[in-house]
Amino acid sequence: MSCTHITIPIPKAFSFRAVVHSHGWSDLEPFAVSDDDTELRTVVSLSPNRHAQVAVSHPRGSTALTVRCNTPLRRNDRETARRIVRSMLRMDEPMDELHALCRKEERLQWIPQMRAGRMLRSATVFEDIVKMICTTNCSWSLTKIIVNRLTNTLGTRVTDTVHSFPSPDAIADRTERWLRKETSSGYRAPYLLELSRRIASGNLSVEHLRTTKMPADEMHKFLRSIKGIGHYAADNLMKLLGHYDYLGLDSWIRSRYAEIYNHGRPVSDSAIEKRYRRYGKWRGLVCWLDMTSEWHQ
DNA sequence: GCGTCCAGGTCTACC
DNA sequence: GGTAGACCTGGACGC
Repeated sequence: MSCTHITIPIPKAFSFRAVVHSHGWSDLEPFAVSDDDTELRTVVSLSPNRHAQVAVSHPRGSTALTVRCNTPLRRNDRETARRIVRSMLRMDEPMDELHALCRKEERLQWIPQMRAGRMLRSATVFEDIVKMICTTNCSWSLTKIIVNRLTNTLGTRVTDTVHSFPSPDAIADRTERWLRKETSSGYRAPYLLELSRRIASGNLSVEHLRTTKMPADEMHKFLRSIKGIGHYAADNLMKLLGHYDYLGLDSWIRSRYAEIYNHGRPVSDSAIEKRYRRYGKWRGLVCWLDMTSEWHQ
């Protein structure tokens, strides 16, 4: 099959592997990681009806990422694919300030050493919001089931085995009953439906959130106004939008924190917040990295 | 194989 | 502003 190769120069303090394993997103379709852990695959939308599978890797010793597309791309398409990959891998976000902060503490020194801090996000804000709703109040295995069923039943077929993430229109066209039955999304189905229908009808816009200058508290309030997005989901979506001053505590973080800092005994949210307050606007990201340090080392 | 219980975050109603 | 109860599913467990 003919395909297109694109290269993207990597910024300083960037680790491809650290972004891919920054959180669970690479485990949710259409994301996939190759068996040898060197390639991240997903599907990007070049225009409303045209999709391409991209496979991103960082060849050893190279100063650029390689992006392999499963289809020949025109010049404009190559630029679109490059822009989306840069955005997903957070390649335009400087980490200097965070890394300087972390160098001051022995426990956090691995962060600049591993060039960690960038959190993988989906090709679109819509995809991130849907996936975040699918992480609420359920096990990770159920999250995977819901997202994978949404993708494989409502996404566009890109290869024999790969589908794009569904568009808002594709979800909006279904009924709540269908979503409950076919995706196991349960009571989350009306939330997914309302979000998709509002976007499909033009009554709600979310894609601008990655580039807007909207103040963080206003953006958080905006996210909270979406049905199905509570404190946990809004806090964590903020991280994917480049704002790190919200902790996004969930049962896993509370338990992990208790394990690391309190011999497994429960700790109040306010005590967790107090510990990370000193990291200012980076506190949410420092908290997440501190809790997941074992994933990287 | 079947029934029961549990974990998980958000919404709504109520105080 | 805080709290209780309902929502729904997969998985663990006991029988």
